[in-house]
Amino acid sequence: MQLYKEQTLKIHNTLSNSKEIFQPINDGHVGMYVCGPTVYSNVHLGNCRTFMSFDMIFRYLKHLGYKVRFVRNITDAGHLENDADEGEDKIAKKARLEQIEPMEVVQRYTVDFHNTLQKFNFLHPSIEPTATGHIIEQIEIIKDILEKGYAYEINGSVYFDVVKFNETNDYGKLSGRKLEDMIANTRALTAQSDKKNPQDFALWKKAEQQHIMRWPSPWGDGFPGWHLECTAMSTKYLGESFDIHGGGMDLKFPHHECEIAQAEASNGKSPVKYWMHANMLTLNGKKMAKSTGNNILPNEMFSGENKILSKPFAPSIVRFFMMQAHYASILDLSNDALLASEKGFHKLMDSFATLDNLETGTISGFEVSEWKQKCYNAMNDDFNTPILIAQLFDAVKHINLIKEGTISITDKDKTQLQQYMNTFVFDILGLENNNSSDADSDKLSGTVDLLIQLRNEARSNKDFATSDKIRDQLAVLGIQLKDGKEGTTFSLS
RNA sequence: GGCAUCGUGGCCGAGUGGCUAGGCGCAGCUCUGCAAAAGCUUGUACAGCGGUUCGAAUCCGCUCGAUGCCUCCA
Repeated sequence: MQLYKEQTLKIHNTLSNSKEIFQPINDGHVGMYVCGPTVYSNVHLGNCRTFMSFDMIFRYLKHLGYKVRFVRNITDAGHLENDADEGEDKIAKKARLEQIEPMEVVQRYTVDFHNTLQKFNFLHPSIEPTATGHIIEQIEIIKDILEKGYAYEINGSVYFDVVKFNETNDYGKLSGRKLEDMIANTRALTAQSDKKNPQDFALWKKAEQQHIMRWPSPWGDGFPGWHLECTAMSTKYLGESFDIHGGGMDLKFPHHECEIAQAEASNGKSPVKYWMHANMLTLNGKKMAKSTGNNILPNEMFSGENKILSKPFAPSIVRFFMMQAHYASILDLSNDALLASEKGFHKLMDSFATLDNLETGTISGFEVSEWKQKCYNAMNDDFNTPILIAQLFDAVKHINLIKEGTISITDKDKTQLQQYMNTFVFDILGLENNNSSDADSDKLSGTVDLLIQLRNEARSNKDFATSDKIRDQLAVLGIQLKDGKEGTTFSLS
């Protein structure tokens, strides 16, 4: 099945700042690299949004029939607190503060990262490489860049010479900046920097005596610069030029700009055909960030243990909430918005059961194949999940109309509708219909079913005092009874 | 200060030079012993001021406001 031959996918390319028809470098194959987390603390919800956007993109590309190699790294070294010379490695700092090995920090938060993504029903990337696992590759690239004259060594560190690079290349083309402007606007002068220019960035940093994370190199013991790992790992697994590079909007400058510079300096080729940037998740209108404390952890949402939201929200609700906004738009998290998404999510999920039980007729009052193409059109237009969801709700409305007998559907159309509802909701959006039925909930539903039976007996005897007592008392306990045509069901609030 | 992005109805959130996405809420109806739940049907909008145009919320300019990046950040 090679759907991509009939569906024309367009992607907004940050490099050209326009939507372009997606044509992979190698027909039928897609290479995609996404900047992963620095594992020095628990992954927060804003991080998750970026990764979720690319999870959805990965899912859709696969659905279209592409053979996708999706690389998402783990940064476990080299990410400095700041760009000053005294900047400390984030992981080393955490290790020092907690008095544990740096690799214990890495292990702890890598596990947290994986657990969280699993709860959100993420697909695994094809390769998940680490920076520390690719020190040799990084050293090789530094040597290469030095040889070509775009870097200089000083006091055991190696810096990328941005000014030199800009003479022959365009530093700033991704983020729309001009080096002259940046130099002119340089604020405080860095006190005693080894750098020739403030815009230069570290490829290799000398490790001070007390620095615990260190590797030998031709320039002495040290550690690699943050920007370098992505160049090393993307080149190794996807080649010197590959199709899609993604990441958060906040990485556009300087991180991605530096990646382009490193790749162009070392092999003379533009590394990426389509740059994609996912936008920020805000909380109270402000960017969610670890450093400012304005953030919420996924587990705090799932458990309800936080001061921001009125109740717990399941991972699928959060995922649905995020999918209701376009990946490139800023999304603001609020209690009201989540409550609205929760109701919408349940409405969507309930329609699956309704659809399965639908009686079929000889004609269809719902153009399923036309609807299906509208869903594809939404996704083809730069992965527009909000439009896709609007189409899904159009289907939900028609499913209900069929149930009511207002319109009918043929057996063939019903089967197709079932197939594509499943495809778009579960395979592409990655949502889950969590009807957990463990032993405890079986006991609960047995108990409530008994009460429902007693209530129905009371109602048929017109003993409404008893029936209302059962209903109201259960409501107090957070169990809501729902009287429908086919009997009474219940839900937990 | 520099460079960007954005400002859509009660809330969230798409989109577009002329044909009112969608979700939640509100309202009406159906169902119900009464409710709730569920379903159906519906209003209310494009920050302000100018300009281009037969026509703009959509293009251009200005003003105001918000956010992001410029230093670590998904």
